[in-house]
Amino acid sequence: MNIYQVAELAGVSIATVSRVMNGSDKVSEKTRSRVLQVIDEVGFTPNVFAQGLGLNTMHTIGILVPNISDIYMSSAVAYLQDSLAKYGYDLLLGNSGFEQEKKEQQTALLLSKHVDALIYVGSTYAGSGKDERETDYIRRAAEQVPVFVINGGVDGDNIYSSVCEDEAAVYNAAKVLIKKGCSKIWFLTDSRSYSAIKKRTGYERAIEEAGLNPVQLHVDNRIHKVRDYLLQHDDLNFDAVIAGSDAIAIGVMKYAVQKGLCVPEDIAVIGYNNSELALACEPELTSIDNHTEQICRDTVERMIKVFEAGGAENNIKRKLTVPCELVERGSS
Amino acid sequence: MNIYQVAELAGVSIATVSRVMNGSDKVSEKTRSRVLQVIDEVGFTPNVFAQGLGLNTMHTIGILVPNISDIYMSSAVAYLQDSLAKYGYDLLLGNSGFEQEKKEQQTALLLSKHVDALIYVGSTYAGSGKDERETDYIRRAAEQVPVFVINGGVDGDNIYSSVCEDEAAVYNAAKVLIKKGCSKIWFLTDSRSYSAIKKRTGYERAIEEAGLNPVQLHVDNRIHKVRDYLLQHDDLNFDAVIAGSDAIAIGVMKYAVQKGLCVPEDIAVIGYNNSELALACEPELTSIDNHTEQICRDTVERMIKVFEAGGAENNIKRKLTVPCELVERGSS
DNA sequence: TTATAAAATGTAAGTGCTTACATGTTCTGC
DNA sequence: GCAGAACATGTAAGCACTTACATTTTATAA
Repeated sequence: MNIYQVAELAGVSIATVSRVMNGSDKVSEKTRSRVLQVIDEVGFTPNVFAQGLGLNTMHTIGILVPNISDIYMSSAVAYLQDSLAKYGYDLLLGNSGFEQEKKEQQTALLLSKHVDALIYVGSTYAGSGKDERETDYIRRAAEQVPVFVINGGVDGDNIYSSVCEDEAAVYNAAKVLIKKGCSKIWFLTDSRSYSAIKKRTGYERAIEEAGLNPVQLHVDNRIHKVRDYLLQHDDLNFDAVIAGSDAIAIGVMKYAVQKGLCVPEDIAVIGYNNSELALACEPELTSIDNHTEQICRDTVERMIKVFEAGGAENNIKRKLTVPCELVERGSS
Repeated sequence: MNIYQVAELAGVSIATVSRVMNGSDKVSEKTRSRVLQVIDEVGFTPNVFAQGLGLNTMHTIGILVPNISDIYMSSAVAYLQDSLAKYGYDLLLGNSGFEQEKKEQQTALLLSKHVDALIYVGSTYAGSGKDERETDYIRRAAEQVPVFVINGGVDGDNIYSSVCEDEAAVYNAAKVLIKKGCSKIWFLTDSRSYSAIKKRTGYERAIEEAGLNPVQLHVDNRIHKVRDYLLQHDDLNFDAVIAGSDAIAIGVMKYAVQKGLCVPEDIAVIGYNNSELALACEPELTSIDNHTEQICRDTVERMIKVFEAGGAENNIKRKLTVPCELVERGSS
């Protein structure tokens, strides 16, 4: 069933059918209803490829995440999907991993499918001047479609980013620990993403302001890996840990259990993302909530605005900042 | 840049360029390399919409999950994405929720984008004869493209399903608990999915064989919701719980903590899916691993075979069964 | 060489839409 | 009753490919 057959049945030209489908106002009420009835009767759906050929869009948004199975990323995808569905957009999903090459490749793949926009969740970025070329592929993509970055440190023309205030969040978290009397507060993270760097900065600032000694450890993001890593080192000497994720934080708690240490008495622990994991352990985990849902919804809202504005010239905010919130529970 | 310009530059017709791109063997080596060189030089990518119009495919697979943010679903998506990427397929993602209407709607949306196949992860199904019409929309979809169902109970022409042996798994888990001396083993689940029904059947069989009394509770799938639900009831009387998910199981453990009961001494707990959550709690959770990764990879392998066979007539297995495994930890 | 088969390449007809522009129809005011 | 405006509809040219079929080129054998 194609537009020609519908036109035939309705006794009009294909242009008229097309106009009816696209809600053009230049159709008489009589004709419109007749066409709609035929469309309904025969169950006609326009061919997206033909539409795409003409319009160069398929109402699809490309999304690239490093790891969908990560609880934080997957909930971001869920929120994005949900919001976009309301506007009739579908999601084309790329799971990029953390390798540069794969990211570029997946980006090309999504672009080749003529997505209307690209969303990067937590794109890595080595930060100030370190190796900005790493994200060049994103800027190149932005020449073709608007790019939205969630918790990533990329900017440029046609790039819109939404970040949470990781630095302030960790700074405050460290302050809280200091106030509680902790003096050997370590920072554990698994990635060198833009977020991780901001977290680290906040951590260092708080620690140094208090005249303490900052210690950072780079670990895996899986509970048992963290525990085992810590168990293998006997030079550990912390009374508090701020972790880059809830899984890492729980890894620390597992270490404490093995060592016969008590949380929070001997070691205070603060996680990140406030995911379901934070509720699974005992005591429950104090965690920094970075308001993923809000960030995702804001991103979609802005995207729609960008579409409506059409083109890269607009006065829509390039960078949106969302505060984080320390959700205190038993672990600190 | 389009095929005409490439043809022009290479001094051949567009048909030849097309042949080169599609790896047709009817091109001389000389011509092929010349064309490839031009394609490479100018960075030509064929327009997927134009290709789609001719071929009626865009090398895209539609996937429908009830809830991507669920740790089990998201890891399934990750595995599927990973496997499919190897064959050059992209994933068009629908987050259907659990409502019938939304599922049908999302299915239609994906079909309208001419996906090459549909994957349903954990599609609900009320089971033997109860209301088979609920899944009619899946059978209708299967008239258009091959449909792959993971842990769902749908079958029909052009539908390929992969299920894990939930029934046997729960049966065995219950047996283990019985052997350990538990006599008041309850079963808690959150959904009436096909899997849930199989689990229940296994549970009932084991309990009844042992001459015990089966008790089932229908709960939410979130840790605190489960805990609160249990706390509100004071007629609880179990010494073991088999849960339909790890989150539910941990909810039970949270309840135990509140009540001052010990796990596993007072209450033995077994979860499902063997997710990261199972490692987060203390004691760690005994959980049934349903080998999601293997199921996903098998599904993709079969899909490729179906594509190669072309058409619904083939002797590729319609139903694949994967055993589950009880991973025993401290909670039981 | 030349007839003939085989291989390589080109031509042109789809594929199903959108939309600028052309044409036809209805309404308005005099 | 009619010019001219306003509105409705149709015509046809893209959009960028694939591929059956036609044609040309090259190889093969007598």
